[in-house]
Amino acid sequence: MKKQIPAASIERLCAVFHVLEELEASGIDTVSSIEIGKRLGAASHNIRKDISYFGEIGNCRAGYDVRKLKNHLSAKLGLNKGKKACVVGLGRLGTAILNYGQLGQHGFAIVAGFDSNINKIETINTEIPLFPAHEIALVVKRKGIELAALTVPGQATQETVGKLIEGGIKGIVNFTPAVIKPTKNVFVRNIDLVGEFRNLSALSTLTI
Amino acid sequence: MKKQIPAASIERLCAVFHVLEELEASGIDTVSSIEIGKRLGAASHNIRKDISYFGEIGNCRAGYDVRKLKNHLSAKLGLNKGKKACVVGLGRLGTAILNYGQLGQHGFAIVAGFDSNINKIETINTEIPLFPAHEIALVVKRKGIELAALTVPGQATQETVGKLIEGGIKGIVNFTPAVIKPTKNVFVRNIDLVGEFRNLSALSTLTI
DNA sequence: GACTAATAGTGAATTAAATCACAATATAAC
DNA sequence: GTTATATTGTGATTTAATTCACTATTAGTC
Repeated sequence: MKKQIPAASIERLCAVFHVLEELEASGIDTVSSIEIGKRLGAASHNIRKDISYFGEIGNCRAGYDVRKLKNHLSAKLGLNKGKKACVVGLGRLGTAILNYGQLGQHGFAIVAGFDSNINKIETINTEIPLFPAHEIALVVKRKGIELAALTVPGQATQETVGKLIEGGIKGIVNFTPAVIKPTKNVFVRNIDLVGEFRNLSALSTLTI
Repeated sequence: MKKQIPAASIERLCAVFHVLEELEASGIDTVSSIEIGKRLGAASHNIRKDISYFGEIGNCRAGYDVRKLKNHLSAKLGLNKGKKACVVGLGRLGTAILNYGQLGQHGFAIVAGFDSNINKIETINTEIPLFPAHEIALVVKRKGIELAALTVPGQATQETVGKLIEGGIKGIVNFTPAVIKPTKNVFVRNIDLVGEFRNLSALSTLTI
């Protein structure tokens, strides 16, 4: 069996990738693990070890070649080919995500929006094709959509997730307060705004 | 020195608190660590150990009294008294958060919004008082705002964080792609939408 | 009131992650 | 070419987190 890369490392490597994009954009050619660590708030050992899970790529004296490392990581992490995404639930947050240009610019093309309210589908002004919620499975399958941002009201979460899975979704960014448990083939990132505030509140309370 | 509670436990305990709220709302009086674990996708041992960091509170045969445990956690985690919050950056995402009722309903009253564009401050239709960005430190201090949601463009992040810290902010939920490093007195939760998509993408790529 | 079953709490063991320390190596300077 | 130096890659170590295994306790039952 292949050596398993720690989940924490995968998370950091995605952040490293982001740093490399910035470095490339500002015309910097090489970078050391120390510099990456500084920008990420992580230890340089950590960065080196993470990168080394994918084999040797650095240069012992000059550090890493920004473009080379970026391509290397992007291939290994599957970030080199674009992925199609959709937004489910077109409330304020949903429409904000629908129109968030950064996603498209980084290879995550939003190719569909869904809402159970037909009225919304007809009135929201966007280039992105919108569909009623009952067509989720159909459209996801037909368009080959792999990722979804879920911004429906809490009580609609379970049912909606079912439809997405039926359509063959690979990953869900869940903004509802309901916890979605990852299944074997579907990965989930739960982002609960209230939960984030609670966390900060708890951290600051516990360290007084 | 007080026994340090692991950060992972604090995070889980905030989620437990959320589960307890739901249980209370649906009129359930008692709950076992097994049931909480199921709802959270965590192991029951884990839940028990987390809760026990704050002392004994459960009942060996009947599990936990929902209301009692909720009050217990809320006191320990500092969730019992409301905290004031603000939104910095009133783009689509910012205004969505500004109007996200759940925060207020859970004790995080949004008492101010900020944007560097005066035009926006005058045209956005909301009950919440809005201020120009140069007044951040002043208003945060005057109103006693403890938490902030940061939704400014990436390049404005550092400067804005400086103003928030100057005002005495305690915690920041950072939605910009820029990484904010936590300092001694200011806690940070970084939420990068593109990063979340990347993560899902990487996870699904690495497990094929 | 004794018995049974369920469940909390917790020290010990295990596993995973982060950190350290240093050998290996490539570049640049001279 | 040789030397000095910065930096990677990694085995070993330490630390943190999770899981296990068991005891103690309590509520309900007969």
